[in-house]
Amino acid sequence: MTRRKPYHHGNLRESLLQAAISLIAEVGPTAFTLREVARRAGVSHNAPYRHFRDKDDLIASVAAEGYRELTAAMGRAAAKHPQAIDRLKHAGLAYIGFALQRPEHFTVMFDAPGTAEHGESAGPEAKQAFTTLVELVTDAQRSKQLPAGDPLQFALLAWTMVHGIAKLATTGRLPYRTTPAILKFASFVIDQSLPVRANPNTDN
Amino acid sequence: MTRRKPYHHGNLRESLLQAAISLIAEVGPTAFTLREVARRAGVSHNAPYRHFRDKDDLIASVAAEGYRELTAAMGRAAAKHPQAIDRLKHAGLAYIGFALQRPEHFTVMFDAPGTAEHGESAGPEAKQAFTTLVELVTDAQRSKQLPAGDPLQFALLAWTMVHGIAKLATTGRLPYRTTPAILKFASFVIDQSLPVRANPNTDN
DNA sequence: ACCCCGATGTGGGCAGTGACAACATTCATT
DNA sequence: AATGAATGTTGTCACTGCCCACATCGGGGT
Repeated sequence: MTRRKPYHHGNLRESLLQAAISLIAEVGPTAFTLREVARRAGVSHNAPYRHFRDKDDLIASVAAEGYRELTAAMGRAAAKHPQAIDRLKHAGLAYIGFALQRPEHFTVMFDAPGTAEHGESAGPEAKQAFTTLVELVTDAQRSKQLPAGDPLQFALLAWTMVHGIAKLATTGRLPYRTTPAILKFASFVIDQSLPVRANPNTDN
Repeated sequence: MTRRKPYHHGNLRESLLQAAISLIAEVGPTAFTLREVARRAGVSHNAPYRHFRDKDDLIASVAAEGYRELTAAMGRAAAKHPQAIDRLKHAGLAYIGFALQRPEHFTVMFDAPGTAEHGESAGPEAKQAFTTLVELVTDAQRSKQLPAGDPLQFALLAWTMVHGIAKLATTGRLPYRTTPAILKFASFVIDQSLPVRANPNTDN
């Protein structure tokens, strides 16, 4: 017989993260409650403190998980295309796709109280995601598919662009309701803003 | 002699909004507390309920105030330029400028729990701000300074762009620290994305 | 085999919160 | 002057985040 109530949960940390995500999905990141998370994981209201310093630490962990997934998603999308400029573009689309598929993570990553905010303390996961983006930009520049110039600036341009779309989309402010519709709009925006090289180099 | 403790505050609603804004500025929109707001306004913890249905209603009012200011700021910026395309561009810069000067309002307008979120219930103030933007776009199209096409789509393009910059800037994720530096970057982004009309019409 | 100690989970408690209800004070209208 | 709607106050409740002391478990050294 399985012990009905094993004193030790066995995998509480993961269960808590899982419960936190579904709770956020239901009530939003602000109405989100640490005690309710514990309840859903079937433990006492104090058990979470054995795995997370406090409430902010829990959500920060959710955010970190999100950054890791985001980085992976962008990498996967980029890997599907040979042309550097396409790799960049589709990484951007993957950014938006991630926001749409994991809105709880996305919200927490950029609007949570414990998450970065003031200063650059965004944690290594966040930096990693941004680094991925910068590399895609420099690659595109190297292959002359993007004009020369400060790669950081272009990376920021790309980032602000997809972030704006993702943010407005996940908060339901865009007049498009389905993921494909939003991605189509995103494509339009990206193509529109991609420097359509006034001097289309012939050496590519 | 001035009555030391007038039972009626006289202008509580305004004072509460004011107190709310400075509280948000100090502790952020999540740590923000209704009772503390009441304390700062010098009234009991229940007085606010005579002016706002609940906590969310208070922050929604702050957001509405923000939208009104935003609309005004964009209008002022546009008014300074004769060329439609410049009017659009500077309205965009004003959007970002507003976010930088009134970060509390801006945060609350787009990240608050009561604020729109699901659905289009963003309130008339929000719609008004967006309408202003759409008008600037159609004007630019009429004067051939922007290619023809769905004005809504171009308006959304412009919006997502400046919103992305504003959002990342106000959460301290851009490597620029001063307002001028951020606006300069914004200018770069806007110019970069503005369709540099492949066929520069001569009839303007 | 034993014990013991660190890791993990529990129950109780505290100050602070949002919201409700009843009560007090004020002001404008008649 | 009186009265009723606005406005502000005190009291209360369930709930929250986090602290404390205590209970239970499990693995390593003797």
